[in-house]
Amino acid sequence: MAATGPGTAPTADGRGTRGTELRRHNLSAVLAQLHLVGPSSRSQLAGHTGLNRSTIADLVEELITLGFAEESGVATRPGPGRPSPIVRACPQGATVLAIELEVGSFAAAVIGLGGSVLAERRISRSVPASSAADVIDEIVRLAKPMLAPHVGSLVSVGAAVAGLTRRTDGYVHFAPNLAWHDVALGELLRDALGTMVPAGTPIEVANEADLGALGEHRRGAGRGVSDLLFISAEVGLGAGIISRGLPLLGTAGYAGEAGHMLVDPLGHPCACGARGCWEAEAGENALLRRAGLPTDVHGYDAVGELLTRAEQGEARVHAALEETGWRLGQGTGSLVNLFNPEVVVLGGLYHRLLPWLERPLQAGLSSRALQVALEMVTIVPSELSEQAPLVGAGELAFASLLTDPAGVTPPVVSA
Amino acid sequence: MAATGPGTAPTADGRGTRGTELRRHNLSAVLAQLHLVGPSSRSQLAGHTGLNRSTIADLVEELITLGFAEESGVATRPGPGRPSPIVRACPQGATVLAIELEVGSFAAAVIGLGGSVLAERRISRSVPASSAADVIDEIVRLAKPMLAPHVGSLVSVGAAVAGLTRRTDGYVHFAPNLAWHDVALGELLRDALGTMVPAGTPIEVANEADLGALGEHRRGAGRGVSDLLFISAEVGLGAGIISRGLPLLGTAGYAGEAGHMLVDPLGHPCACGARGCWEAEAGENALLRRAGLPTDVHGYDAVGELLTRAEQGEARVHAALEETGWRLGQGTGSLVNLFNPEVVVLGGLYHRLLPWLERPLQAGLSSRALQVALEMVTIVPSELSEQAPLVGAGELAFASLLTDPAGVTPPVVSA
DNA sequence: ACATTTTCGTTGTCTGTACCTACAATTGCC
DNA sequence: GGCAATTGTAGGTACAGACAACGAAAATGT
Repeated sequence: MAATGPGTAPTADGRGTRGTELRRHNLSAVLAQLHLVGPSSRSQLAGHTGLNRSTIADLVEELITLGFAEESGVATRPGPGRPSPIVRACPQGATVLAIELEVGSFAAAVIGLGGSVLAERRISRSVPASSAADVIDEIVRLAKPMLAPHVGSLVSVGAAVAGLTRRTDGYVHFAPNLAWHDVALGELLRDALGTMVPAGTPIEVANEADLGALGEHRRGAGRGVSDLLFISAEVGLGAGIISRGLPLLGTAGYAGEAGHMLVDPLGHPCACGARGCWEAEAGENALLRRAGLPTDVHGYDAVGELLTRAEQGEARVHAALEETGWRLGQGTGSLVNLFNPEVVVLGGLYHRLLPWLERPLQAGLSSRALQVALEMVTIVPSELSEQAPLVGAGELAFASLLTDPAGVTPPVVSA
Repeated sequence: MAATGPGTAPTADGRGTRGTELRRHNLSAVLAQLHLVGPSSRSQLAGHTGLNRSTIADLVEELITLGFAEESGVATRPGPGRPSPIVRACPQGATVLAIELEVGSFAAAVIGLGGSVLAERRISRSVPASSAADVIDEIVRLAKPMLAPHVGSLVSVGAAVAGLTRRTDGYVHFAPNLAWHDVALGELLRDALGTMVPAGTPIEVANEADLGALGEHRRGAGRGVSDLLFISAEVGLGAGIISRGLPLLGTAGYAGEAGHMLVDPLGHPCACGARGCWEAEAGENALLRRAGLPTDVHGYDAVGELLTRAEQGEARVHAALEETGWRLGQGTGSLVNLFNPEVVVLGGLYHRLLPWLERPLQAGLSSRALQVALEMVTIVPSELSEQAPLVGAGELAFASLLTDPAGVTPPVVSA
């Protein structure tokens, strides 16, 4: 039978490639391995990329010159042979600011090349909604002290936000649970960060679930998996999709709004204006409603209260978890049919509740997913838990550096 | 704001690239343009690929040597300047056999490089189900006389089948409407074609809707669109998805089974065993049922009867079309939320019925799709109509040649 | 303890690929 | 008819990676 090859398309874009692109691509491949896989011997780099030893030597030298890598120590391998020096990403060589704006909490972190978290702060808030300006003020206050030591190496800013976000310019169209409408978050962040970041620093904003998927794909439960689904609820319900190892974005980056697929024409009203959305049947509100808890108090505490009652054996809460898990499984089954993923990662709310949801979820999933697709999918909890979107925001910010290591202005080495 | 670049991932695979890959890629880019865009002047090739004039000259020369292209005539352009010779794909330089196996009809075609249909036959059948062996016998009998004149240039075989198909080896897991279970279609086709095709000819089998999407993307309503959805029903309902210009396959190629997403927990039973699948609410059976027509007679004629009655003004049929269009629109809305496509192409049954479905479809779509996603999507009828899967099968078969023109064994030039 | 084996970095050379420059060819316009 | 614009052609150049040969470093075996 035919080797299906890398896909069923010729070149996707039809553009030609010039010689210097080759260098960029290979430099990218090496830096990506250092960043994602971790410290590697030069021999391992050669093996993984398929490039010649001499080429690897040359590429590594360039990365060291750029300040993105360093050699230290040698690999201890079993068996005979000359040891190969270990190359590692230089965390101080390039850093990014990762930001997360959820309904219940904000977080910011400075992440170094290689994925090391150099600084991090997270704050919860009880007020369910604030103006975008206030939120940005708060997050910038949070970030300021962390940023100061790394301002010389900062290459980019990435932000995860719980709302419909246009990738091209970080415009948040609608974030029902933050009560935001038409917020130019990218611009506002740039203004608020002002001189705290070097002029011209890219600021990338994307949806929370999309970045959760990215985070789990790169550094969590989805490592090495090329087709995965990340399903997460906080107040809203969203999915992030990785296909062929790349995020599924759609035309403008709005893809993955699984929370608003129809699952029940007679279902409950949803914040989006429609009725019977998956979010309205399997999301936090639905769970709290079924459990008889107030639905106007969102977030971590409300779920904590629910968990307490569940552990106390309250029947109504058990039934609510059962029903919600079933609905979650049914919707997941629909998505499994649509995407045929290898792994489904459950994050956010579902990660916390998984012990209670797992059985009905599997039942709902089995009732819906086609046998063949079901057989090859694994449902796993998030490994990064509530950090997933933040990690993803960091990866988003690092993306341009990784695709073109030499193209990004070499950061000023702080004296 | 940051240039989002080609994506948010480093290199997707992390492999390095050697110099000769560059040549393969550029050769592929040129041949792909000749095949998909059509005859082009060398100057146009240079402009489209971004490659240098001298490089294009070299690549074109190689393609001519390989027998895949020819130069003839010159471009007549307005304005001054030396005219540029026209390069065109050589239809006889490489050919494929495209096969389509639907519930109501079979088709086979020999397609030449550039997309010209060199021979084609289609037959309808009334018997709704036959054994796989019988069907394959029939299709091979159909293909034999067409194949003979082109056996020397045949590089691949592609087949579209209305069922759950594993891409890697063309194994049809389940084709409810053909009444097939576990049919190794790829192998059976190879055996049945026997010496009619050169030994070692790749045989690729894929799902009908996936190939419909491919066909429309390459040569139909989705030309130049990088994110599109193809939704089609014959007896079953399926979707084909193109994302970033590439087919969305999932782990094993089962992706796109939109017909079996849940749309109504109280809905009708579906052939897959579940209840309330989109297919069971918006597919052919649902439409016939609502119209009061027998649901055991499938295919072209049943729909013809329905159309006749609709044109005669039968109220029940109108109501059935209204309800089905609404359901179709609702499901499409869910998919628009999930994929954020630029274009949705309606094929198969829906293409025929579109005049009757359009209004309720738009209503259902608007009721469900998020405003931002809705604003940027266009719903269009299939341009290839019932030929879409056949065209897609041809494109599937050409894919490996297009990705590596020099790697495919140069076909024997028949004397 | 020493030779052997294995692995790996280094160096210099070679090949493949695309680009660049200069020039010739062809056309349209004045 | 001359000039400008566009493009093909030919030869030289630049660049990147492969390859082969060599030496270095460590484990293994006697």
